[in-house]
Amino acid sequence: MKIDVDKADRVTLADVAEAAGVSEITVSRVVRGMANVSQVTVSKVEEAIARTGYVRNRLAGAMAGAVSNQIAVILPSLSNSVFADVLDGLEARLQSAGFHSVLGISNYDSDREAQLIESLLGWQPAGLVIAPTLLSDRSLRLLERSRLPVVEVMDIDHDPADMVVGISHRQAGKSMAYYLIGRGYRSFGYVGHDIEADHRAAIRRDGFRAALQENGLDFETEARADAESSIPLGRRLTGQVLSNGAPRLLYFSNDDMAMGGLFEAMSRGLQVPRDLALAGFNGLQIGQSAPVALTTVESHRALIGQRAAEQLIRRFAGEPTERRVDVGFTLLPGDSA
Amino acid sequence: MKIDVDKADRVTLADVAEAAGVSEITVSRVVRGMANVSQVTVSKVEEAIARTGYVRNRLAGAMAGAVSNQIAVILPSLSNSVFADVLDGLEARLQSAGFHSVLGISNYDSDREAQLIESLLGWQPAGLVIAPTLLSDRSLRLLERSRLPVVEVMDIDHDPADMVVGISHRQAGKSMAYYLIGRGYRSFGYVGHDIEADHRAAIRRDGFRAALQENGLDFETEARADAESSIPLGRRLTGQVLSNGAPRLLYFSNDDMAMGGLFEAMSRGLQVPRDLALAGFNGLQIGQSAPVALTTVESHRALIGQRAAEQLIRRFAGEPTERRVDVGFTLLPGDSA
DNA sequence: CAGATCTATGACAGCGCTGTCAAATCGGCT
DNA sequence: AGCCGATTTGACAGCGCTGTCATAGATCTG
Repeated sequence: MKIDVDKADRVTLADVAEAAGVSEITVSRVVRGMANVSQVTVSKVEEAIARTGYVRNRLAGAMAGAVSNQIAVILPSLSNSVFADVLDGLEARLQSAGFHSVLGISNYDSDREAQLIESLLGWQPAGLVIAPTLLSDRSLRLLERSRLPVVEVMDIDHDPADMVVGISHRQAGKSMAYYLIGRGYRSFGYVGHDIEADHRAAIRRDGFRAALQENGLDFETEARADAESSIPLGRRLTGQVLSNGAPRLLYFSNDDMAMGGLFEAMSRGLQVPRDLALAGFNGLQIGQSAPVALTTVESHRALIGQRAAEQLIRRFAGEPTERRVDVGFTLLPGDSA
Repeated sequence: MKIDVDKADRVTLADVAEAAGVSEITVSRVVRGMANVSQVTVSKVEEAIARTGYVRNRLAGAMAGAVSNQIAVILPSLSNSVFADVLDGLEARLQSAGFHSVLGISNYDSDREAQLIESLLGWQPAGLVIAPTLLSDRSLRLLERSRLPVVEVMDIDHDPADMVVGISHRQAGKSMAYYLIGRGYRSFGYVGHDIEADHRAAIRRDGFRAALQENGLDFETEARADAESSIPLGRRLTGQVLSNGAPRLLYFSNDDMAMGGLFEAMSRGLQVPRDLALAGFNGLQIGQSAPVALTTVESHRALIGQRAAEQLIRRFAGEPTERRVDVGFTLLPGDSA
């Protein structure tokens, strides 16, 4: 004879059904809010649910054929607020449509990324959103096999496996360069973080540089480090550049780095943009509220998350989706260049 | 006769078992890395897995009695980098122990929070981490019934349902006040965001004020708004305060707000701390890299996440856990006060 | 070398739910 | 009164996996 210690008080559909004097399937229908149940029955069941303290077991539900409402989300990092913003926008939309995200952080490591994909796929999510570091062939095959809707987010400069939502980082880089050249700047330097890992930063830099070269110009100096972007790093590298006779304008890999640059300039008593001009990328709040508003490109990160969620939701509803959604960027002129 | 269009190529344990010429349970053992399988069999099975492209179905696994490796995580917001940091630390530890987090964002809304708890509980997670806004009775009952390990994070100024990891925000407020009084300040003002929603900010303020009162002092002015904390808000409110003859030192509800204050002061050409002194809370990188380093309290957010994860992992391993983990805070003197 | 002890493998039931299809009930209408 | 379609309810099987217990070899012991 067995004693089910644990099971003793785990309330199941069957318990509720018994308490309400109806069948399991009827309770199931009530729980799922299906239409074809009479009002009387609904209230009987709801009462029974309240009385027994039943909590729906979605595991069993998802297994029994209904779809999961989980969305796998894979991001390279969260300490960079950029991805937190995307996640925020994504969550907001997903949540209001009744979905949850299951999170994985790859730390810009493509092996980790592959592992995460496989592991998260094991939860049979309804869809997947990924800000890819580098999708391996194996990962791509897994994704394809899974037949899941997949939204790649952030940059749309490549061909997606399924759908992609973001902006063209190449264009973002170019636009900034055109703008600055239009403002009369002719002497440029680049200050960046680890753009091996963060390939989107590399694409922006390449775009910026391409625009310079179209005008017979190029970076006069480049300062880079193999570390994640941060304000202190921006400060340090800017300090280095300044010691060697800086160019007129510094293009930073992103706003964090640029804020570091701005702070370094201020600390040295330099006037921005008179003595040194700065440009960043992302349109972070911090840059816009600084004493000298940062010249940058707003990347609409939360919007990217929202649009990604919408694509998924639309796909689930059987509505048509777009292969490539360009949310567009906005050049924020600011006062730093 | 039925045609299973979808199922046709969904690979299951049974498929792998057949391909490898062993039983399902043996494959299951290999997949789970259990010890009691011979080397020969393991390699046969691994080969079959690779050949068939099998992906483990954790839904079914979790259902069949093995525990889930999902941890439900409920946070009030992600746009505030503080919670992103906690999540980052949490994820890092959880991931390395083979867990995933399922995320819910409550937006500081306690009804939303209750809904999320119930909904996430439906996935039968192995544990739950929550930065509570306000746990309703119903939620508490649900949590208790679930018998899940629950870690509340952020502030340890209350009695937890199960475990709590964080710091005493009351002490953090008091410590800052003592420090500033020790530095000779006697004239104080408070600048804060919506502390109805963010009760931890309210606790810090109360602690600060209590310390002032112990010394026969109090806030001379208070500026508050019913909005989430942000740099622009800090700037705006500081501007208001400055127009009315400011106190010697402004205590801000957090570093975002304080950075706004710092920027406003700089814009007005004020010398910090000579003309106006500022103190914040959190120890954000931005404040530490600013031209005038912010006087603040480092709240070790990522560490809170890590410790929370550790408590859970320990609980799963049957090791003893602490009801209350105080990760402690660090006063960062800075140059702004 | 019989019996005891491990080790490796498998059969079977069941986790809690939902899809499918069938049955029962209820009016409405001729 | 009798029949039809619509509405409401239920029986049953099975999703893919793992816990439990049983079995077949392999190894050891005196």
